[in-house]
Amino acid sequence: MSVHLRASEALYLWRSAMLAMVRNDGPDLTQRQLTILLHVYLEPPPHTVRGLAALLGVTKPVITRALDTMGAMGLVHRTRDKADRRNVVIQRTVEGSEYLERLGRIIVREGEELGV
Amino acid sequence: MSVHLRASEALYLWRSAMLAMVRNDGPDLTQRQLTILLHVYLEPPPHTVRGLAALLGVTKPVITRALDTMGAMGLVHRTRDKADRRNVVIQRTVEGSEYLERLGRIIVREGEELGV
DNA sequence: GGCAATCGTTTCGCTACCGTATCATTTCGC
DNA sequence: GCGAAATGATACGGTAGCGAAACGATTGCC
Repeated sequence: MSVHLRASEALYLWRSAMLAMVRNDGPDLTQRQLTILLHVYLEPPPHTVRGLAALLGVTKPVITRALDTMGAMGLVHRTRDKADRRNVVIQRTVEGSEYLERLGRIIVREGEELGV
Repeated sequence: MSVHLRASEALYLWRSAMLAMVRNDGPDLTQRQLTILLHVYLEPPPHTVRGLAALLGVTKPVITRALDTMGAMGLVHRTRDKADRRNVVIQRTVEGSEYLERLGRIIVREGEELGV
């Protein structure tokens, strides 16, 4: 991957991709929710509530609420850790994968249209 | 600018930049607000409420509210159009420019750290 | 076995967003 | 001039987000 991404170009790419996301009719995630989703799918498990809270620099209820919302959307799945039943393990779903694949394609497409 | 951005790489870049934005203490804009801000600063004026509403595919109150919020943050400024006093023209501010410059630097930096 | 620590959730009061419907102001058509 | 159209703002009821605090459930420590 060879990218010489300058700030102005980065902003154009960002705007185009965000505009495509906003115009899209899919789920309307907050920035925090999307960040959590991306992290869960891109980084190897296990993912816990406290880990995500520390990573994002937010309180635990923020993560719980985000998982509630995204769980209802089918984008993530929660399970109790069998080894330590205090923990909750966040797991991926097929729908979540599809959502992020769509997002990836949007970014790539908008990048190409910018001649990026 | 030479970028061969593949979907997985795009998602990694997106996650890193969004994580940096979430962890940052600055203003916490919604996706729609950020899209509006980027558009106003990247595209030549004039920008109107109805134009932005049509662009984003949302209703006018959404734009009005977003401008209320971002106006209070000092990121944009509203003025009545002297030619047609029904229109409101959205204008840039120094603070808005600085905010987006910071965002651009974040994206570039995270891109570089990914070897992009 | 019993108490403190850990983990995720829930509750509380609050703020901000949403779409629909409506409003005041201004301009246009005739 | 005067009614219709256009523009942005506001009101309304509802939903969902926030941080702080408190809460059950579970585990670790001695």
